[in-house]
Amino acid sequence: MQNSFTEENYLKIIHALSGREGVEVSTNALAESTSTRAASVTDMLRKLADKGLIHYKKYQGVTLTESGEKVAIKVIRKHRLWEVFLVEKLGFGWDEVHDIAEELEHIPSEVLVEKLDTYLGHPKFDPHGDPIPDAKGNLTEPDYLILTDVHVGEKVLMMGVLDHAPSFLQHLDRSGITLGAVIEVKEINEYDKSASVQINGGPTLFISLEVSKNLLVQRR
Amino acid sequence: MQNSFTEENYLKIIHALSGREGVEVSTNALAESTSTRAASVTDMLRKLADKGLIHYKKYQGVTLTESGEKVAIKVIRKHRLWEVFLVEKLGFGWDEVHDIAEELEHIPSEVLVEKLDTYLGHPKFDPHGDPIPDAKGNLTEPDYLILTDVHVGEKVLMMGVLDHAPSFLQHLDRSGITLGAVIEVKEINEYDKSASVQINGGPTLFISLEVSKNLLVQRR
DNA sequence: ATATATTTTTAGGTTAGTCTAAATTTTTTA
DNA sequence: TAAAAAATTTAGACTAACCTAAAAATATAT
Ligand SMILES: [Mn+2]
Ligand SMILES: [Mn+2]
Ligand SMILES: [Mn+2]
Ligand SMILES: [Mn+2]
Repeated sequence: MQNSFTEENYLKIIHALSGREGVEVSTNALAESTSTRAASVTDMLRKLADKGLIHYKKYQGVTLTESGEKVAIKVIRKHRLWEVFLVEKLGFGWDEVHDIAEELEHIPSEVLVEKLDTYLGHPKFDPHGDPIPDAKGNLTEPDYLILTDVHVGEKVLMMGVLDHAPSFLQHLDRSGITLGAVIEVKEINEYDKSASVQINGGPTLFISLEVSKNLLVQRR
Repeated sequence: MQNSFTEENYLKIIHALSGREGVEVSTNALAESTSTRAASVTDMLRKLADKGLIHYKKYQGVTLTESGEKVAIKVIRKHRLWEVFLVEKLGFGWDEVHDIAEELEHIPSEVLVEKLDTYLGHPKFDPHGDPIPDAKGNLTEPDYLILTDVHVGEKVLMMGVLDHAPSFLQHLDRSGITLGAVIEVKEINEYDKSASVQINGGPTLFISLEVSKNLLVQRR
């Protein structure tokens, strides 16, 4: 039996909220993320449990089964590959592709995904720095730092974002903070944790804690 | 209000069955094409009529309104552009792309379609020789001949197919009959209208009336 | 011009996914 | 540890898109 568009979205969201440790996800958290009501979530959870895609005990929250995890990762693979296509081939900005990929990720053909992957040169990361699962379903989250964990004087590489909102990505564009940029932390203000950073050895700019909290970086 | 996946399919099918002259399409014909029952079609027709997308008088068949026509042509544009993408960029065969395009044609973003079109170099025809509507919604069906209308001794260019079934397209592949091939009619058998044709000045082969009826060609 | 056959519509129901309101369970607080 | 608050589930209902069976309209044949 094929999974519906809606079921795939639930699985993907459970995967995201469950995190690497596979913690239980609450009904309310799912209602929030799916923009539905808790009662609707409960209905869907019963269905996903019946299909063997989630572990569900009433009032106890849910986690993905192995089979649910597999489906979720396939959807994530498609989402991220399509985002690469949209940016690399069609020339979209990284702030424009999420909603379109949200639709494309549900196109069912396996062979399509594999041909797309080949066409794109088997990319390992999407335009936001998120890792792309391989064809076998292996997804390894690199362990990046958040910029707030970086000390004054350190130079790090910009590797990804936590917030994917267009407004945030556009803000980064205007600041010249792109994937791969070298960020040197020049100063951190004790008062509000805002920071002064130098980008690619060029201009120095101030960024708020809000921005720092959403930047994934790596020591070199 | 956005049109649903299902509504778009109805409009596209009404467009196809209605033809260039815009003849009325019957409930049964739509039931056949949509693989649903006549009663379901009636339900949908009432809905499409309420939305102003079709002209509908009970028992009298339907035609598209201008606004319905516009929607149908947009869907056709997307379908055919995606087919070009799948064949030209991803390396699918022309016999493999229809079902995938059937899904991709419902992805909503306007800007996506236009960027895709640009990326593909504004193609005028899809892999089956069908014309691609332009961004303004102009769709001009070239008036090709059917191979059955070609006389012995004439040389014509293969321009398209009427049957889009994978089995038919694969049969053409095996026969070396591709878009743009030169077909010279060497002989027509009176008994069953099967024909002997020469492809690109090379091999001569026999084709049945069934095949001839589905080949669109052009005099040079 | 009837009678018969065909087509189409209506009537009444189903399923997926959603909702609000009420009941129940779990968690937190006093 | 009992009361209050919060989270979750249940009950009952809605819409979109489908279905079968029956009724009504149109087309065809005698
Ligand atoms: Mn995304
Ligand atoms: Mn992404
Ligand atoms: Mn097609
Ligand atoms: Mn085509």
